[in-house]
Amino acid sequence: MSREPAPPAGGTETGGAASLAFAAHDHARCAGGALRRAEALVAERGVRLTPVRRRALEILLEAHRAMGAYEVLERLAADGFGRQPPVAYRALDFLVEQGLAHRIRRLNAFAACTLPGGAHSPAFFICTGCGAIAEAPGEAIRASVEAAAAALGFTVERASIEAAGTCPACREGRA
Amino acid sequence: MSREPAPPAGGTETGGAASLAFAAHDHARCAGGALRRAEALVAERGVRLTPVRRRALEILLEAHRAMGAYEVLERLAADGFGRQPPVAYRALDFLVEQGLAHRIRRLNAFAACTLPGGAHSPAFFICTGCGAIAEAPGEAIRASVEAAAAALGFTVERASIEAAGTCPACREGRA
DNA sequence: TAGGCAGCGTTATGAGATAACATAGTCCCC
DNA sequence: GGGGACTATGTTATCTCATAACGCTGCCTA
Repeated sequence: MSREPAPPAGGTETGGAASLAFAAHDHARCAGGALRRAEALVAERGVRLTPVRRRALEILLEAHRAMGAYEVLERLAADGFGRQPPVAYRALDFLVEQGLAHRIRRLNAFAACTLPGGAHSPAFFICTGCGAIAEAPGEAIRASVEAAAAALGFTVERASIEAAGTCPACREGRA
Repeated sequence: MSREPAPPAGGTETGGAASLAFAAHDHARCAGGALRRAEALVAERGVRLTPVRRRALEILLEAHRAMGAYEVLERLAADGFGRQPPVAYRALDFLVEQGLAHRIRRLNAFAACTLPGGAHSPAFFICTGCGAIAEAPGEAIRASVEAAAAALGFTVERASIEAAGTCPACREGRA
């Protein structure tokens, strides 16, 4: 993976340049909150946050950046779960379906959702300098996508909005 | 590839459900125009539309839909060009750099640009029913992306706007 | 005509994703 | 608590997409 300078493999990463929000914050705390929200959500919906699924979500939350499926798989395998690709893809697909994680197509990667709440239509901002990713509410963007779609008679089900560019830290040479 | 019902391999396709615009039109004519514009453009920029590159563009224009790199490669090989992946990827990368084609990340595919003119920030609408793709001017969407980015202090270089949904024909059961 | 460079071709390999099948847990009804 | 339906996890095998690395050729220019 060429998008960042290869972090020391295997450690728990709760900080670093590649944070999901560009602003500094308490990762452990926001991860814990997200996990609790996830549990409440699945209970409400009657779906199951099984051990692999839960662990996959934890992994994404701990890393706090976009991770490839195989990278998640490695960690799952290290924790005693299966070590074949479908194990990771199934867990990640579940999380994406439930809105607990997002797929970042530009990076062929997945990231835990950082915006609490039910239906939302997030936009992603990917820093090409440091690999950081920010998720922002995309309601306004979504509305403009819908408007363009309407002009074509097209009905939008899902929209991917992903922008590559430079985060504040990198632009100011702080990264 | 599971996204469409496998067209008869090797034919020149100038029609069919998977058109790039949802409205019916004269493919051969719009392809010819695009090719002429491409030639003018590269002349102006001092880059070279070499035989492989030109043929790759023709292939995309003829197919008039999104094509995987390997699919383009097959056609190139059939026309006597190299048969190894880099041949296709290099030609396609050139076309994308020059704005003559676009990469559709959701599909891991490429499509010829259907909107003449220089810098534009297109949005793509992908029908999950029939595989058709429409490219629409995305200036308004781009503006809303920029606005969201500004709130984060993020500078946007490139944005991918890709929406999956249903085209008019499929929604009305005409497809 | 020698050096430099862009472009094309190759081989080999890396990275991402899924189909298909077997086994095991869970729920629910009876 | 037995049996059927369903969900979930694991496997093997394979597929698609993408790129690294290297050599040759042909063109342009000094």
